[in-house]
Amino acid sequence: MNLFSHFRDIVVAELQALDLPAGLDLSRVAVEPPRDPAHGDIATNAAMVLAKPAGLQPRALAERLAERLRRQSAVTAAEVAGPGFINLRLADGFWHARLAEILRIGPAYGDARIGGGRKVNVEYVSANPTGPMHVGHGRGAVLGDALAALLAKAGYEVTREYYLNDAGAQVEALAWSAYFRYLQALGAEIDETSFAAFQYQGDYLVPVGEALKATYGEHLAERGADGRLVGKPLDEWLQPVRDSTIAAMMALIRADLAMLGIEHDVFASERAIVESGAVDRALQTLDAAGLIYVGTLEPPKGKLPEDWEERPQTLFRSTQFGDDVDRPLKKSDGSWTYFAGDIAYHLDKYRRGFNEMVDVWGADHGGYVKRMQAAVTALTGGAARLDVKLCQLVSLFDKGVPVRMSKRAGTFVTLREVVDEVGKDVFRFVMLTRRNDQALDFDFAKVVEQSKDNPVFYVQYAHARARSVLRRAAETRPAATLTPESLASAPLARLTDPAELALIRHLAGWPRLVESAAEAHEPHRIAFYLQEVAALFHGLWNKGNDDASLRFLLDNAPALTEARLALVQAVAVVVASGLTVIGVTPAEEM
RNA sequence: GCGCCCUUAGCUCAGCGGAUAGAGCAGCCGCCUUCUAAGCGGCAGGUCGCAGGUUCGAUUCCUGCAGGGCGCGCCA
Repeated sequence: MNLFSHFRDIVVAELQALDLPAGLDLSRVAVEPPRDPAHGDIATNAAMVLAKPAGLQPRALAERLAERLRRQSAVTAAEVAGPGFINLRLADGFWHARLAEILRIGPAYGDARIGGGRKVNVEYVSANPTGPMHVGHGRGAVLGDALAALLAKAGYEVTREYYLNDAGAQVEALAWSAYFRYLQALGAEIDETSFAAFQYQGDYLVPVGEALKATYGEHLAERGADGRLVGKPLDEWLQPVRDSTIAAMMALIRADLAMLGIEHDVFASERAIVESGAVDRALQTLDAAGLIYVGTLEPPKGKLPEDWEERPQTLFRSTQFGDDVDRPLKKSDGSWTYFAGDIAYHLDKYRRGFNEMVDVWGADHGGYVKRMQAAVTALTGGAARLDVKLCQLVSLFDKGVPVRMSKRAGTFVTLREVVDEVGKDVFRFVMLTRRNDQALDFDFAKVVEQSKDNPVFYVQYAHARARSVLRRAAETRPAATLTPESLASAPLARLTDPAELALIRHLAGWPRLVESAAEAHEPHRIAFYLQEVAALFHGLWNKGNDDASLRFLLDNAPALTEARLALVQAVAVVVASGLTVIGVTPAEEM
């Protein structure tokens, strides 16, 4: 249970019993942990928020409410403080009951219902299928995947989706590059400088060329009058080359994602959407609403593009929905812009039942957010909401020295190389040690360091230590006494040390953390929370070094030991639960 | 020129409209015959970029300004 919403219900009920003026807005009544733990276990601002509309003095109202709250059995003290806060202290027994709850519920502890089973679509990665993924893609992949798991834990029905950009000029350029590799594989005398369309020069297309040769032999090429192999006209090879190249690239990308433990439910094809006529239909909807017109845009002020010329374009009135300028839907050759396809795609998501959508993009797409949100609002009449999470840049370092990234110089660092080097767990955790909209420095040397400087190892170590105690306990006691059910009925009232109770309080905050992180779409909060839990646990552990009576395993005190094992087990449960949400494997030993 | 993001301790960063703003690192002082010292305790360190506004209350919301990053009509 989220104990804060539990007590909020109690506070609201007591307020209603106070015969205050009718029609008071209670929505701003908050029940939260006090910022300073010395103030108590739970604080509410109810009196301060309601005093004015109720025509009362905040502290007077607080006293009346506090008087009623003191009668709650779990409440040992209700003090009015500062401008009108009410600070509640809860009985140790209440916390012991939370501990038992954690053990009974196990890994599902923290599961919330705020999602109410509503469908939410999280679209992430969506990297162009033109080559291996880089580190920036990896950040978005981890964020999206962790957010999806978090929303699922919070009670949403989550679909993890990848928008496959398999239409447009880039994949055609990709096909040309693959075709070049194909001709090379056939032994054609052809060099890169004479092949202007050879844009994607990475080695990863060499096997694609080989595969095309194996499948098609020389059928996609022809021999000139002199018997030498040359290319055929575009329309005689484009489709098969493009399709098999995209398939090969997606296999590559999916393999990279699999390394990170990421698997999408749906791969939506841009080409399929365009070819199905969905774009025309979506734009007809907008047109019917008078949101499409042909007009001319002002040139950007300040820095005028070299080849600027005024020309009329088909535009979407995104300015009616908060965008800065109206946005083009058609290219000059009459084909749709990427934006037009994306409009149809988001309408498609809405039609599939998603009123809540999250897109995870790189920061370089920041200028695209307003128009996409404008389109979603326009298409759905405001029924659907699109949240866009922008991931700022990841900069690679090694021992503090920047790792230069240059495709041309061949020092392009792929996601695969990084994950091979540091491992899935380290990569995923580190990607969540910053808010998504904060730039992130990733230092190879630092993230594999095994010290408290490295939050991944710090948290893993806490879990491993907890498991180690439980293993040790299993050597001397019957297995039946160590099951979660058995530990839940241990004499938990024996846990009275302030450090033990502080740890239980923090563990009991997990359900609230899940809810607030899910509401804010901020999975990084889990990584920070786990560090706090780990710190409290390591601290408690070391108190046992200073004072042997505080150790978890005591030869002469079986009842107390049992209670402490329950606490250790709860730490393992919550840490494992949190790590699982962010996709990091809890370590059994280190 | 315009838009978006960022600005919190020497450094790297958390911080949900709430009270005396928190971690880690670096610095200083301590803790290992015994559950993992890959750890822990303590000390010191702040005009929350600047200026206004809203509010009982602003690091948090709004406006303006400054500095940094990203982007800016037929690329995706």
